[in-house]
Formats: sequence, structure tokens, C-alpha cells
Amino acid sequence: MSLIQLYRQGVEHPQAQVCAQCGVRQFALFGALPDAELDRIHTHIADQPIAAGGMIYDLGQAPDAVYTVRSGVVRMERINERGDRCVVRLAGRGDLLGMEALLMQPYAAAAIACTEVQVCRIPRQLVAELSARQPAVVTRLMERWQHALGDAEEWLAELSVGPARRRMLRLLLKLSELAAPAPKLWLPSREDMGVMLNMTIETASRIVSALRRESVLLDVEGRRARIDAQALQAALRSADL
Amino acid sequence: MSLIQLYRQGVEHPQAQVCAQCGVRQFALFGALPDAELDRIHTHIADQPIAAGGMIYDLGQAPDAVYTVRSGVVRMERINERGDRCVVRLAGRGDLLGMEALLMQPYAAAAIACTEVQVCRIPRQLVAELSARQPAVVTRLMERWQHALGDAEEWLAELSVGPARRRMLRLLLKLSELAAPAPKLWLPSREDMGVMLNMTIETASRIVSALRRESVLLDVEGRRARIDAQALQAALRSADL
DNA sequence: CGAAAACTTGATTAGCATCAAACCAGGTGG
DNA sequence: CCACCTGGTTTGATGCTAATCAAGTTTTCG
Repeated sequence: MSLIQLYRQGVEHPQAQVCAQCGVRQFALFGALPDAELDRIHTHIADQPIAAGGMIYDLGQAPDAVYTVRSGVVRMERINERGDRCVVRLAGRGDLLGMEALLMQPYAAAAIACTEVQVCRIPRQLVAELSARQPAVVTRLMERWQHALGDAEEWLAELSVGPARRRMLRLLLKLSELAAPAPKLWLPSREDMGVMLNMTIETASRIVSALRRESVLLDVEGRRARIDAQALQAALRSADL
Repeated sequence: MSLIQLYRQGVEHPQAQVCAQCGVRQFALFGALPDAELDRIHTHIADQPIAAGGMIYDLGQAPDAVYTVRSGVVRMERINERGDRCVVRLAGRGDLLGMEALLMQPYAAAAIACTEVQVCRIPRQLVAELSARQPAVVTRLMERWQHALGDAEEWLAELSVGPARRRMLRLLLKLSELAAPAPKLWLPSREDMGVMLNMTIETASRIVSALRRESVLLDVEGRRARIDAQALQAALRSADL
């Protein structure tokens, strides 16, 4: 069975059309399912657009669904004991959010749309039933968990250590990966950069200004910009010495 | 069935004795198993002591087992792109390490014994067979994954932001939780503190000295110390203002 | 168009890194 | 047994990075 056929064409339910055209088929949580299962699930999956700045879910919310990101950038945010916001990782196309809901645990972090975002809401119940019948789904889930863990550890190792300039460069690298294959990436507000990289908005602003002067950042217009991948790599190399 | 009976008494295999006396029964990866399964698995589990500073597994190693920590403190360490060591979290009694092995993925971080450590080596094959027959094991695995993710995010939110003194205080809090219920906790070398908290050994040393003068740290002898929990909390509160 | 919000830039300061020099404990060998 | 070395630690002096304080400037939006 080819990837293209994973989601069946020509069924009547409106969500079936959305799933059929879904760009994240490579996110194969439901990839290995037989057609019978596939037809059944469309009914329960809600495809929802969320505006930039909107919440996908918040800390206090009842944890009864997971969300697949179809497009856009999402930040996972905690409040630490000191009371300040703290971004623990960014998620993008294909990532699965809020898996703690599957274990009946409260959400450990809020999921906030950075850009306009398209997510699929998948109720806990549906995943539970499905994985009972289809053991392959469980393996997929575990892979997703491991992926999230790897992302969090990478964020820690790459974006929370070293001098401010290096951290900013690594954030831009991350953002350009999330934007791919689009040419223009999303630039966070200086305040959001500050929260992500543990620096003040002034420091963030100074570094961004410097990178524009150095032509690492190009065509900056509002919250979108193009980046010179070569120059970024070069800047990272010299910052890593 | 009571918790005490989870691991059956009086069976012949030497490892059965170790498991029967195992202190981490609350780590119930194998908790919900019927007796028949329990008897079978002892044979395949290796209980191994590791000296302080020793590796449980390294990055390059073939990932063919997970490890349960029975006692001691373990640090999970990555090398970032810049080439410096970076502790992504600490693990203790009851934690499950190296789960990526279950997915046939290379270890994402090295696991290094901070104190003398007792771990149980559980081959991937065993977990695979067991979870095929016993679906409850899979849920336990997912809970462990979520737990690791939560730990990593907490490390990020609490131990990698804020001024040096605050980070040190939070590390001491974490270490005293890992040591519990023992009265004395393990103090890392100043160098290890530096790697965990992203500071120099000089800064770490100065802060530790200050905390001894303030009687937050008591009875420091080599790598062991007692901590005044009240004073620690008070110090944290005033650092968090 | 005017006000608010976001961003930029400059001047000063604080916190931590760096450099440098003791200090101490534990081993080793004379 | 003591002199000596070695690795970890402590403490001090100095310098750099980024925070803070304080204007400006641009963008956004009612």
C-alpha cells in the first residue's frame, strides 16, 4: 500500500476529505491501519484552525485529547516555581502534542500557537479504542514519546546553554527547520525570543539587529524573514569555537 | 494481590531472590504480571552494581537493553554541537533508562553513575516478548516515557534558568529528593555541578561555600552532606522574589 | 490621525567568567 | 614517618557579557 493511499479517497464524510488531503501523512500514528478503521475514525477527528497567539490547550484544561500539528509552529510553555514562563520546546508539522492526556494526566505544559496553526484534535477515547484493536498504533505512540523526549533534551543542550548570540543562532536554525520547505520563516516577537532563550528583549533585539547587518537575516518584514542558510552555518561555526 | 507479593518468594533461581528483595517494587513495569510470567523473567534480568563514575551505557553503545535504577543517582548526559557535555536530567531509584533501545534507536544520552549505583539490566527482547503477551506492560512503558519527558522539562524550567544561586538551590532540592529517605545527600564535584548548572567550578564553589556559611548545607564531608530542608526552602523563596 | 504597543539604541551596572594564586587531602616513595 | 606530589577546592582580582535603566523610533490599530 502506498503512502498516498493511507487515507482513502472518495468517502462521504467531510472530515474524510480533510484527512485525504492531509499533509502529515508521514505522521503515521494512523498510518498502518486497515481501511475499515480509517473510515471509522474520520468522524471523530476535528480539524481546527487556530490564530497566532491562540491556545491549543492550557495547563488547567481537562486532558481529553491529543493534537497533531498539520501546519504552523507551536510552543510548549511551562510556568516554573519562580512564576516565569518558560518554553520547553517548539513543535511543528507532524508533531503530536498532549500525549499525557492518553494517560489521564493533566497537561504538563500549555500549547500555544506561534503562527496560524492547523491541528487535528484526536479524542483520548479514540486512541484508546484504536490501540486496543491495533497494536501497531501503540508502537507509533511510543515513537512519538521518544521523539518528544529527544526534542526536549535537544532544546536543553542547544538552546539553553552558551552565550546569547549562539542561542539566538540555534533558535533561527530551529525555526528555519520548522518552516521548511517554505523560504520565509516565522520570527518571534522579541519578548517571545526572550522567553525561549532566557534573555531580555533588549538583548534579543540587539542580536537580531546585528544579524540583519551581517546579512544572516534578510527581507525582514514584521514577523517573517528569509535566512541565509550558508551565513547562518558560518556564524554558528565561528560562535562554537 | 498485595504489592509485597508482586515478586514471588521461594523460587530457586538466584535472580529471583534479588527481585524478591528488590526495593523498587513500586516501579511496576512488571507489576501487573501473573506469576507465570514473573517466574520466567528472572532468568533474563541481570542485577549489576556500578561504581561511582562508571558508565551504565554510552552514546555509541549498541542499544539492546533498558535499565531500572534500584539505588543511587544517575546523570543523563549529552554532547551538544559545540562539543561540551550537558546534563539533561538526573535519574534515581525507580527510574527507567534507555527506553529508546526498545524502539531500536541509538541511545540519545549517556547514563553515568554519580554515586555507587545498582541497576537491573533488562534486555530489549524480554520487554518486547512480554509486552506482546501482556498489554498492561505497554501502558507502564508509556507512563515511564511521560515521566522522563516531565523530568526533562522540569530540569529545563527549574535548573537551567535564573541566577546561579537559585539554580544551585534547586539542584540541592533535587538531590535531596533523590537521596530520600536517607539523611545525607550526594554532593557532586564542583566540575559536575558546573556541567549541570552551566556555570564555572569557581562560581559553584563560591555558592557552596556561601550555603555552608548560611548553614543550609551541614556536615559536609567530601561528597556527602546533610541539608537543612527548612533553610533550603527559605533560601529558595527569597531567591524567587 | 493619535495613542498604544513593539522595537531599537545608548549608558550604566551587576553577575558571572576568567585568570591567578593559595590551600588541602590522599596517596607515593624515599 | 615525613616530604612530596597531584587533583580537587577555595579565594581573590579583574574583565566581559548581558541585565537594567532610560530615551527615542517605528509599527499597529482603533
